[in-house]
Amino acid sequence: MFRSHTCGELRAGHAGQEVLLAGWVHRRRDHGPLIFIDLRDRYGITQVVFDSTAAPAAHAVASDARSEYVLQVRGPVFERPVEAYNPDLATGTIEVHATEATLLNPARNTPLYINKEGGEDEALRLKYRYLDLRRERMQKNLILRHRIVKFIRDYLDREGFLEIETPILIKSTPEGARDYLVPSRIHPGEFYALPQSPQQLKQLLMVAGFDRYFQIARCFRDEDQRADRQPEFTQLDMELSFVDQEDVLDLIERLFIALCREVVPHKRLVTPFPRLTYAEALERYGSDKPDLRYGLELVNLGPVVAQSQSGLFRAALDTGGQVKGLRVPGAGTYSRKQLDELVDMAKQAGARGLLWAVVPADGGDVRSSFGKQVSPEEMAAIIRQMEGEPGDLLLIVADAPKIVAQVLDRLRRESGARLNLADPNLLAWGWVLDFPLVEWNEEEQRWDAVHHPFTAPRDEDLHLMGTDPGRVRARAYDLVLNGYEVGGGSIRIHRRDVQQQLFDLLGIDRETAMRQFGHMLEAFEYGAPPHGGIAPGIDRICMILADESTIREVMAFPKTQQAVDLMTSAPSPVDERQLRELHIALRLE
RNA sequence: GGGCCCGUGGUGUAGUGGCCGAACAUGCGACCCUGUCAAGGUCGAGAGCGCGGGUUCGAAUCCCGUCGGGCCCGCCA
Repeated sequence: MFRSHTCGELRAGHAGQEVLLAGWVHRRRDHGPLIFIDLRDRYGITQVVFDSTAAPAAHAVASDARSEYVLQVRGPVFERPVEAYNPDLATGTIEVHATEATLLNPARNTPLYINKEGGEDEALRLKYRYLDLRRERMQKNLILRHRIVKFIRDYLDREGFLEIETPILIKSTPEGARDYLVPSRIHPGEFYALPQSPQQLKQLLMVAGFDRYFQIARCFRDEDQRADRQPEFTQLDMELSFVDQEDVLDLIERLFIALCREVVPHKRLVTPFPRLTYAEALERYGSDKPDLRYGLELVNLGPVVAQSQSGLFRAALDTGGQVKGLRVPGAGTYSRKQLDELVDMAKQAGARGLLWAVVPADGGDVRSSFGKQVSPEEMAAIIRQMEGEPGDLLLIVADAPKIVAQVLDRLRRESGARLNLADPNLLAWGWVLDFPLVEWNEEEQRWDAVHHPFTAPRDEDLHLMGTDPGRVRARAYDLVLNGYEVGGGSIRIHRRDVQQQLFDLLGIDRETAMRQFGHMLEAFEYGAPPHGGIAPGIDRICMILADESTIREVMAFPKTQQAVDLMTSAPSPVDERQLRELHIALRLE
């Protein structure tokens, strides 16, 4: 037996028992003849006392011990005198008086402090990830992640779902993100792809009759990284048969409400989850993943400036553009520099310019960037429309709708951050519904699927497929949380004729469709049930629940922005022999 | 592909043209110390400033290039 207890479980009630502990030296306080060692494992920390008179051999081991040495200690548990309680430790009312101590393994000086949250270069943390993972922050995050996944598994099991694994080596499809490819040794010149998601496979499971499926599924996308994007990530992949959109939304909402109440009871939830249409989300927030923790809604100034002669607005209005504004309460005190930052930000987001005005106290002059270019009546009307209060900063953008949304979304998030409006203990889940089915791709001069080519259009919009495809709404839905997209899904097409209509629209000819999706199309001819699903992103949800700002903090071994594993140095060159077996010749430019 | 930020003993920082063959804290080594919990005290070792070039009488500091890390745009059906 290596240990009788963990370092986190001893309490005053254990006093008098002899225990055997094993763990890492978290901290050592050496008083000469008396040494205290905080022994740590993932369950907690226990203070062990080494007395040179009472147990000279054990004391000698403690004397030589250093941070992160691995020790085994035997001795009786003593309740501490009340004045020596340590309220910061769960085990703070007791200590173990070592009678024997064994050095299980020494440790070199660690390049990271385990007992201190470091501000060190993240590259160092990633290179020595196994040390970084010893720290409290990462232990907490990975334990939280375990609890989240465990809760989901248990919940869905109770709801009658089956967890079914799907292959990692699958067929490449050129649609969507860039695939990670795996060369075939047995089939020279041919490749598998790693799944971007198990989309097609889960739909085929529906055809197979597994009407409630889920999987904690690893997904791979060879695209550039972000704080919330890694080359491999985990989705809660789900699919259900004989359901409509409402069934999926209801299930997910119940699941995540129950999950949050269980694993992050200190956080508040808004229930039921607010629902926005895609059009409404863009209208009110300029984003299809708005942070719903605060208001700061965009105001349409179209009606107010419709008749304006000012060139500021005319150029946009006469070319189908919009004029919209954002009221930032109390930001009228911003310095010139702070305003310039906002203007720069707007330009970065694609705006030609940003108009701003400060609402004056009654009777005062309006301080603004465009006062000379509009009449006093127009300025007053704008302030009225935006419900500006004295001291507010009004930000206005006149441009194409897409630019207006993009810019004001950026400014809204920046303002929300500056004004500290986003309560970190509020979980603002929400649904964004009725996405367009397809989107015009200007470069390629064709219609692209917004979600994916198996997403069902809304029945009442079917008649527009031939005439005005851009207005066809999809039976698709996104789950958002605190400004992040944390899941997306749809009701799928299960009718062959509708599928064909969509392929025609997307410009996928029959031969191409058969080559790429033949297995799907054929499967749909053998009695495919109506079905739909969703795929919440586990990493992002864990990140938000753990109060982290990158998903790397909730992954054990993440990669850098360049998709490199700094610990193992992957990717790396391989032997010529391996390449030959795979029939691969390198062509390095 | 592009924009912005960062890179100084093991670790975190200071130093932004000569005061620097580099300072502070922590960690490390030695010694002292029987109630600490970021223990305390004394002494000591440890970097030539990511790398390469250039400007200058003189470069950690300025310039160019390059490598690594981060944030963002593009990309992510």
